[in-house]
Amino acid sequence: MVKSKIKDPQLILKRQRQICQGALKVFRSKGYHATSIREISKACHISLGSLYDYIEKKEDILFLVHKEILDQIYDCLNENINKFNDPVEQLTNTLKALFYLSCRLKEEILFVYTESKSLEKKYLYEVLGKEAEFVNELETLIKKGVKTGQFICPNPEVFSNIVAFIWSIIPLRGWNLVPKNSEEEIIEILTSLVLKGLDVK
Amino acid sequence: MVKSKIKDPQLILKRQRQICQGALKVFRSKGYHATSIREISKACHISLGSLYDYIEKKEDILFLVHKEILDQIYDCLNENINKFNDPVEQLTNTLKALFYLSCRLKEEILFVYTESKSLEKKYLYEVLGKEAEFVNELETLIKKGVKTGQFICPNPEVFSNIVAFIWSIIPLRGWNLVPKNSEEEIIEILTSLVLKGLDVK
Amino acid sequence: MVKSKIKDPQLILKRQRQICQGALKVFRSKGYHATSIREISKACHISLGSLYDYIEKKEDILFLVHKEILDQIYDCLNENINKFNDPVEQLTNTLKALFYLSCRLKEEILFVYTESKSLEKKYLYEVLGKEAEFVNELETLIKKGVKTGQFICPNPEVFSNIVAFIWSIIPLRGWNLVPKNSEEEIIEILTSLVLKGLDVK
Amino acid sequence: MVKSKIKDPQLILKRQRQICQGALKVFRSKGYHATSIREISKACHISLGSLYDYIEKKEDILFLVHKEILDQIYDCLNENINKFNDPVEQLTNTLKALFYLSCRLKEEILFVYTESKSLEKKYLYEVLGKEAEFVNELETLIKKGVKTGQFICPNPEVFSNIVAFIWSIIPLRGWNLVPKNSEEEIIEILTSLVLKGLDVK
DNA sequence: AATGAATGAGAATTCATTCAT
DNA sequence: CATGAATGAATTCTCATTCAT
Repeated sequence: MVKSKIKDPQLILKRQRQICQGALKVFRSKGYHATSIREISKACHISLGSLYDYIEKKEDILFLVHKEILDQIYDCLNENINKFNDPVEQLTNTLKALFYLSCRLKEEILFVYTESKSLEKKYLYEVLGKEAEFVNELETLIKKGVKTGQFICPNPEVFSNIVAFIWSIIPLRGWNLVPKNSEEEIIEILTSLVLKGLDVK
Repeated sequence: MVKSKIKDPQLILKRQRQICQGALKVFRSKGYHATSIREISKACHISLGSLYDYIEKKEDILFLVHKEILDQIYDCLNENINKFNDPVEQLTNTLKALFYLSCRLKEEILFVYTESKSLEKKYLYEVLGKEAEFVNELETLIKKGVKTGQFICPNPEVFSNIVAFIWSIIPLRGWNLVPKNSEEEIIEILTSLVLKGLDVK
Repeated sequence: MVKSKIKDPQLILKRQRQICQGALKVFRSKGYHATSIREISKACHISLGSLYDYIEKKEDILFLVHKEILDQIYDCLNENINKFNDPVEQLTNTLKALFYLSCRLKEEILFVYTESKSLEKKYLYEVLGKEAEFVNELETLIKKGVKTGQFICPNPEVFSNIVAFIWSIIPLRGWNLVPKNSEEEIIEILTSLVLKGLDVK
Repeated sequence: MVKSKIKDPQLILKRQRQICQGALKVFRSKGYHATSIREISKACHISLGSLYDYIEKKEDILFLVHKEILDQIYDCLNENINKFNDPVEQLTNTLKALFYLSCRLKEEILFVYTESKSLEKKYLYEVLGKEAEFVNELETLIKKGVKTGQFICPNPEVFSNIVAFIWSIIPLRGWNLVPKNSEEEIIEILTSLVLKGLDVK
């Protein structure tokens, strides 16, 4: 996806991961726009010239970071969604796993939310597509529960979007919540809200 | 809050509003960082030199725009929260008014979410404080409903935060929802979710 | 032709002439590509930032310099071509005036020849168009002499091009000629060659 | 002339020719300055590292290309100048051969004219010396014709320079000529002009 | 109060050249 | 001999801010 002048594909992967990690470190504190390529170069211990052997332009780094973060999220979803067979257990378990992840990746998820608008179209579509997939998996799960009669949900498409959105509350609004409430407590309340929304007894 | 070299306070207000409106126009399409002061100057029809008579630095404009948007939101809240006496009616009515507002101010609210991180501390605290007030009003309302026994809610503080967050779903994730579902339908589902979360029959 | 951010058109003209002169000074010794914008900025005593208020990109300077030089050449042509009525006198006088100019503008003309390839299309066409006009005026003059029977010339179009080309010999190959022969002598020989080519007795 | 790290002189020659041909291909379309070493490396199918085993710096390539082109020109001159014994035939034949060559090497000759200024002194002198030799051979030929009484020419040195210059008209100004006139016709007119200049009946 | 010309620090990006393998 | 990854100085251009009028 991101073009590189280097021939060795293994090296490309290694260095792009290195760039990602360095970039994320500085992006977290200053945001994408306020971070200069020089700072990224220092943070990932790759010289300015070499950096440009692995990317074409600054925006490529933004995309690499997005991809890295989104991959972690989808991996979490996929690892957990099929651990159980019963829809209620399946949803509860997946939600909790995702919520715990959102606590761990607070800053990363906040970053994705606030900076994805700076991606060029090509990359933005890629990212939005990935998000849509994420929502789709939740939708499929909800529909399954509706079929078994365990969920009541007149519009699973909208509802799965709402769930996906609620999932990001801790990264996006944690500053007003977490200082006074434990993350576990919040996760409990959020999970229960979703289940109530599906009329699970 | 924003320092100005001009003496006439009436003029300051007039010009700062003018700046706000011009700035918002360009911010919407290009974001804060990608917009130059020159562009803002043109968009608000105030010369570059004069602009700096009413602000000290670019960030001041970011704050002015934030304030403008937040004021509209709180005005909406305050206008609607006391139209009824019954907590359920009060909440339902307020939520719907706010949801409709969020549809009208989609881009503005998205802007506040994605750009507030660029505010300097002084301004950021001001903005976060305003948001906390917003949540507080919702919390007070929920507590009142709990007292009358109409709401069941073990942690009104967290729940009011959740409600405030859900309120912003259309600006933040509308791209995946609105093309296929009407805003009215979504608002209906969201309102019902909140009421279910409070165990309102 | 060259876009400027400055409003006062008088000032634009003044500064663009200032840029031209400074640029030419450095271009002469280092060529266009090897000269940095910073050097131009210093040579014309305009700060880097201001420079970019009067041009959009480096190439604009190249075009401005081209225009300045070409204008001098056409002014010379136009001032001299109509001083006489007899075609032979007309041609002789114009040629000599032009040759003397080519001696005065040796470096400038060399510059136009070697650097016009670096102009972007839009500008290149403008420059080539101007050159074509120059040749056209010579062609018209030759045709007039052919009509009066004073010149014999089967293909005035090609011949006028040849004359226009011969005109540039001193700037382009002077290094091998001028050290050993006086410019006057060379001009005499060149003029006589052209007249012989037209079978003028 | 151009220093190389490699010992085998045969290989040096082979590779330098390879470099020349690749370089010329890209120089033609982008010019010397705008062409990067990387592009040259790709065009001649020699890795970046190896390239620097056969040259010391970018300018060396510029010189190699110059030499390659100039050699072709002198080869043409030398092959043709002694095919006849009569000065008029000798000159006519040589001129035509050279003109046909100038049509074939349009871009190469233009390149030499516009880029030789970028050569460092050492190389520039080498190139100018070669050109002077070229002119000298023409001068000798003209002097011979003057001696036999077939040419009238008061200053053969200047005249031979003029002839050498006229020779390059098609590469340098062909854009304004060739679209409308055939190359043969132009060559005929040019040859006739030179002969008229020497008062050949 | 208003204007807009001037400034220079700093941004992203390129590229000739080196050097370890 | 050959390869190609690594380097960092230098380049063009932008832009927030100041200041003379």
